[in-house]
Amino acid sequence: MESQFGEKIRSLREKQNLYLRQVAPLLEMDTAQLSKIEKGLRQIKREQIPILAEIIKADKDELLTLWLADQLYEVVKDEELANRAMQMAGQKIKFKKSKK
Amino acid sequence: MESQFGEKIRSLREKQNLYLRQVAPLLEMDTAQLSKIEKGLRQIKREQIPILAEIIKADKDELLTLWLADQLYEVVKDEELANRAMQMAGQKIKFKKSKK
DNA sequence: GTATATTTGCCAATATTTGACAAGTCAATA
DNA sequence: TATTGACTTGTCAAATATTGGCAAATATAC
Repeated sequence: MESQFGEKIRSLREKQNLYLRQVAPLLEMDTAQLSKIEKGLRQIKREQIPILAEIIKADKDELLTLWLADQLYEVVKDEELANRAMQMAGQKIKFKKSKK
Repeated sequence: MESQFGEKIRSLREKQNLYLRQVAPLLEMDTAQLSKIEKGLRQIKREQIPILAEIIKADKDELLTLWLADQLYEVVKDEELANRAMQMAGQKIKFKKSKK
């Protein structure tokens, strides 16, 4: 459960029978980088996600959600108070949305 | 609701009748920095939180939770999918805890 | 006006992340 | 067991982002 995003895009890429070497150039990176992204050792740029989604025929929103969740997890993964903090952040978002 | 952490520490500092100039040196920073932290324009270092808590007589865990929540919020504040991502991250944490 | 507290803007210093490349492993197979 | 192709890993300079420190600006009280 290191990087759900990475696992997902790898499995979809494989399902499409695509090699790193085929996908990486479309994202303007080398295979090493994409490999690291799939393993959660590097971050893909937010704006690359929709591009990637199209290539591997993923649902754009699902990928983005996974990516965001990974980012969130990163912030609190070693924190005792992770749950309380998540709750509180959730409230903040709700409140913000209610204002629009 | 910019920075709950900042608002909290400011209000507690004022409740203790302390000036920035008194508190900042105890955290080894200048008043300008602490001012920015209170306004959410800068991040305090995680390891400074317990020190600050003692100075302004705050609950250490409460401050830390606020600080983490601010960090989490920062990640998803402009995201449509913020809620879904939060949910998913919450699950990840639960899962992780269940493994220990 | 002065004095004190806080804020703001700037930019050099520091820290973090990324990009690029080379060398490495691994698996299949000739 | 040598070769090939796919992927992985390590390193390090370059690009980005964040912070620290100072000076000037603003605000508030007297």
